[in-house]
Amino acid sequence: MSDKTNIRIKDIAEMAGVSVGTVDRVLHNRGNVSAEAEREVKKVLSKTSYTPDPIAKSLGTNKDFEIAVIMPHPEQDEYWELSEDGIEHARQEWKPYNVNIETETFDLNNPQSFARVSQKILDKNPDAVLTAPVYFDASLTFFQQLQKADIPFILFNTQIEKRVKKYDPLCFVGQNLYQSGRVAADLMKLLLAEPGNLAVMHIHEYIDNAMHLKEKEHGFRGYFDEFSEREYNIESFLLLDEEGPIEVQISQCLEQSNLKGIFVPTSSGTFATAQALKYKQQEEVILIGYDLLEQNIQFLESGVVNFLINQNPRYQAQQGVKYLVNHLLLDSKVPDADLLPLEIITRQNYRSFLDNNK
Amino acid sequence: MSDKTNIRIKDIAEMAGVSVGTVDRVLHNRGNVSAEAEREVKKVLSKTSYTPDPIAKSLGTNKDFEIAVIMPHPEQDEYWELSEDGIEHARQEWKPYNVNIETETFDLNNPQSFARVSQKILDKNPDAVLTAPVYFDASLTFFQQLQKADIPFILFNTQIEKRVKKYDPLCFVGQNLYQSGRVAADLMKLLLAEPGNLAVMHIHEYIDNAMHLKEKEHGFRGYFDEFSEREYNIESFLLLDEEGPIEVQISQCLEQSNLKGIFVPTSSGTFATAQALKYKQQEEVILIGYDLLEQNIQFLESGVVNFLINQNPRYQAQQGVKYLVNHLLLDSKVPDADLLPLEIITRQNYRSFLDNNK
DNA sequence: CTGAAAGCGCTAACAG
DNA sequence: CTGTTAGCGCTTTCAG
Repeated sequence: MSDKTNIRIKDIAEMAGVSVGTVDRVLHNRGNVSAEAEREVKKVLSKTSYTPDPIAKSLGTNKDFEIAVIMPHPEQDEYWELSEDGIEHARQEWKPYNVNIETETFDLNNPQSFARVSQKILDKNPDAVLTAPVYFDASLTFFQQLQKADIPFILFNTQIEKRVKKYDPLCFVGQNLYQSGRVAADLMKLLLAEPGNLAVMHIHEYIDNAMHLKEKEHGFRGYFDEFSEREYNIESFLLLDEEGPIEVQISQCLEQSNLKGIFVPTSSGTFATAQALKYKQQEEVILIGYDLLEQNIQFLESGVVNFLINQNPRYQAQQGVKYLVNHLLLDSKVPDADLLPLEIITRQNYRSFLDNNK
Repeated sequence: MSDKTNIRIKDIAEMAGVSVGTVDRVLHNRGNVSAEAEREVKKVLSKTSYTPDPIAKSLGTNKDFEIAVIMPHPEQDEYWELSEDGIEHARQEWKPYNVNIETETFDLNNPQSFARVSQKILDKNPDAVLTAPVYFDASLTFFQQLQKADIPFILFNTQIEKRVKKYDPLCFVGQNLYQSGRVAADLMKLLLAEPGNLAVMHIHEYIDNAMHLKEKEHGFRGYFDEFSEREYNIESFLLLDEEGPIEVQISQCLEQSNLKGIFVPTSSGTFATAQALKYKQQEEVILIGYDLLEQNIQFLESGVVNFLINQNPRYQAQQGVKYLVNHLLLDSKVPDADLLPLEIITRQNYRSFLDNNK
C-alpha cells in the first residue's frame, strides 16, 4: 500500500547537483544562492512538477500562527453570536495546525470602540486578520495600517465599496447584497396577490454601515423597477434607536401607510418588525427578513415572517479563517471573493439548515 | 510566536515512567504491554488531555489510503456528473494526505453491473468505500461483504430503509427525503392560486430504487393531507423507458388530467417534464423539480420550472470522502447521518449556488 | 515485554 | 554562498 512516488526536495536537490538547503533557499527566495545554482534548481523544478508536502511543511516550520478576528460584541446581537460560533469551530479545526485565533469585539453603537480595538490588534502584530468592517471610515484607516504592516486580511459580512481603491483585502466572504435584495423582491412578488405599497425598513442601523443595507435595498427596488407598470410603490424607513422605542416607530409606519409587504434587510430588524405586526394584528402583511435567529424562526414558524434569507454568518466566519490559513500555511491561492449562496428559508426547511450547521 | 504548550507522546511517556514505544502501544492497543505499564500509561493519559497531533501522525504513518467510490456512470445522467465532480475535488483535497480515490461506475439501467462492480471493489480490498446504493438488493449483499471484510463504508444520495438492520454504514450523507417532499409541497401550495389536481411524476426510475422516491412522494402527500378539506387531488404516475418515449407518456398524462401542478422527484425527470409542458404550451402548470442541471436551469430561467430543490450532489460526494478520511486518518468520530440543507432554488438565486460550488 | 533509534519531508540554524 | 544537521511528533522496526 506504500507507493511513494512523489518527488521530494531531496530528489530535486540531487538532480540539480546541490543540497536540500540550497533548494529550500530558492524555493522560498531566501537569497544567498549563486546565480548558477539558482538557475540549475529552477530548471529541475520546472521540469519535475514538484509540489511541496504541506503536512511535512507544517511539521517542519514549528511555528504558531496568530489570526486576529475583529467583530461586534456577540451579546449585542444574536447575529454576531452565530459568527462567533463559526470562529469557535474554526479555532478547533485549526488548532492541530498550531494556529491560534483570538477574537476582539467592539461596540456596534460606537465607532470609537472599533478604532480602539483595531489599534489593539495592530499592536499585537498578528500574522493575519479577519474583520467585519461595519464602520466605513474606521475600517479604511485600519486597512491601510494593516497593509503598511504587511499583514494580510480578509473581510467578511460587510463589503466595503469597491470604488475605494486604497485597500486590498485578500478576499471578501459574504453575500452578493444586491442580488440578495433581488431574491427578497422575487419572493415578495410571488406572495403578493396583487400590487400595492411596500416598505423597506432599516432598523437600528448604524449610519456608517450604509453600504451593507443600501445594496440590499437597491437590489430589491431594482427588481420591482423592471415591471414597467410601476404599480409597486416602495417606501423606505430609517428607524434609529435614538429616536425612541423601535416598536413604536414601526407601529407608526404601519399606521401611516397601508402596507402589503415589508422587506427588512437586517436580522434583528426582522423580529422587531414581526413583533409589531403581531401586536398590530397585521400578520397578513408579507414580511421578508434575514437570518436564522431564534426569534426569527419563531415568527417564521407562526407565519408572521414569510421568508428568511440566510446569510450564514457561521459559515462566513469559518470560511474566512480557512482562507487565511490556506494563505499562511499552504500559500495556496484564495479567491478575491467568496459569495455565498442566497439561501431561502421557509417553515419547511429551516430545520435542515439548523441541523446541518451544528 | 512559538509556544509549544501541547503535550506530546514523549511527555506522557516520561510522566508514566516508560518509553514512547510503550505509550504508542497502549494508545493503539497493539498489545505486548505489561498490565502494570498499561495501567500507568492510562492513568497519565486520563489526567492529561493528551490529543495526538494529526499532522505528525500523517507524516509518521507513511502509508497510502485507498478509498473506493462506487456510483452510476456520470455520462448517463448529468446529476451523477456533479457527484463525480465532487469526488474529483475530494481527490485533489486529500492527495497531500496520501489518500487515493478510485471511482468505479455502474450502469443505472442494469443492477447486474452494480453487482459486478461491487465485486471488483471487494477484490481490491480498499481501506474504505463510499457508495450510492441505488439498487436495494445488490447493495445489501455488498454491505454484508464489506462488513465481513471489515471495510468501513459510507452511503450517499440514497438512503436504504432503516428497518433493515443487517448493515451498518459509518454514515449517510444526503437529504431527508421526506422533508424534501414537504418543502416541495409547501412551495407548490404557495404558488397555487386555488386547489386543484396535482401530480407526482416518477420518470425513468429504476424499480429497485423505490425508497428514494417514495419518501419524497410521501412527504409531498403528507403535507397536503394536513389540509382537512382534501381539495387537493394528487395522482402518481410511473413512467418507465420500457414503455415508450418518455415525452409521449408525459404528454398523455397532461391530456388525461387537468393538472395545476406537478412535482417531479428526480433531476432528469424535471427537464423531461418541462419539455413536455413547453411543447404542450401548458407552461402555466406549476412545476417543481430537483437539481441544478443545465437544462433544469434553462427551464427555471424561462419560467417553465418554478422551483428547484438542490440536492447538492457535489457536496454530498465531497462530504462522504471527508468523513471517510476523518475516520481513517484521524479516527475522529463521524456522525451517523449528515442531512444536507434543503436548498430552494429560484431564478434569482441559482447563480449564487452555481458560483459557490465551483 | 520494552526501549532505542531510524525515518516521514521540510525548515532553519550553523559551520565552513 | 553552500552543505550538513538537528529537529517537528508520531510510527515502526529491531535488538535485547
